[in-house]
Amino acid sequence: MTQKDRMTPTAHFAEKLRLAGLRPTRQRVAIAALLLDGRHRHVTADSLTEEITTAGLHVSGGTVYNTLNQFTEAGLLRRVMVHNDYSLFDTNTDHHHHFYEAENDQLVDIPHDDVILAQLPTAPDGHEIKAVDVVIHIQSKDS
Amino acid sequence: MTQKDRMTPTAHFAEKLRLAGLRPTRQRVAIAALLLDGRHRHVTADSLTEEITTAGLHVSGGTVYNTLNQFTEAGLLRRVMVHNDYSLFDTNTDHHHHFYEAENDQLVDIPHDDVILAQLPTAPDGHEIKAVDVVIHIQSKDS
DNA sequence: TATCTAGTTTAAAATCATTCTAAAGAGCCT
DNA sequence: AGGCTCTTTAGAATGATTTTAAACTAGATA
Repeated sequence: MTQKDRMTPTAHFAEKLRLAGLRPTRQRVAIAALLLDGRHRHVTADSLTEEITTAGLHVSGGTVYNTLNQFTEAGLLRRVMVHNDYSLFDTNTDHHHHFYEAENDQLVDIPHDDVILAQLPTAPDGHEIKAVDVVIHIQSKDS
Repeated sequence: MTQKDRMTPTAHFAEKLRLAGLRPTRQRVAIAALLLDGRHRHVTADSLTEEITTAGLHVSGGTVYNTLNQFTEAGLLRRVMVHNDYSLFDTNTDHHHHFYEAENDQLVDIPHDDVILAQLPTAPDGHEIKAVDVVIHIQSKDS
């Protein structure tokens, strides 16, 4: 039986936040409980706010944005860039890529191994590669 | 001597727009002359407006945005997604990828052959791949 | 060449996601 | 408990982009 098993869910997420360097406030713990439970999905500030409301809670708009940004900076979430309309966050921070269907604004994960980069360029002088993002844009065959 | 050589620059770009299905208005021809001359670079609505002003011309803000969107839809420009702050357009529509340094909001082209995708996943049922975008995020080694 | 009409451009207002602000509140250390 | 700093809050501010309704124009037709 691990330490984790003995903790209340709240203590578990509070610990996770502390390890990430974030003070476990009531709001951050609540959002962590929703987003960092291991389910892989994509959220927006808006969809997260809905989830919070559905859970019978309230977190101000500014805090939702701040938290999403802080979680991302701490490596607990990943920002996905597919359009300029609003920010998308991925609860799966493992190395993987995405299919994106603009028509329905639909984002789908691509399993890790399904895209293989055989050869990467060397970064410009004095720089190093931090991340490689691959987005495969798709469309219905009959469009 | 090709047809192109006999045309005035204006006629040349007007023709290019017609071929793309766009009516060659004064404003679109002026913007085409600035962006579609073969130089490879990245522009924003703002930087383009500056160029237009420097050229001694004036095009309203709305039209700059409309034109950028229409050119992109017509395949004369390519939109590059690296952040959500404002839209970036690439005058190079050939297949190639990008380095992006967030620290200085610096975008650099990667030569076509320097990224090789050995294996692509098959698109979800009923869909086909329209484009593959690769963005390699880099940072200064001492950050 | 004059006329017509759908497609364009315009300046200004509207939109909308996101950030900022200043004041009130809450972790957490002693 | 006291205190210091970091957070949260509601609301205002920001800023890129889109929309609006009216004035204009490319290009076809007579």
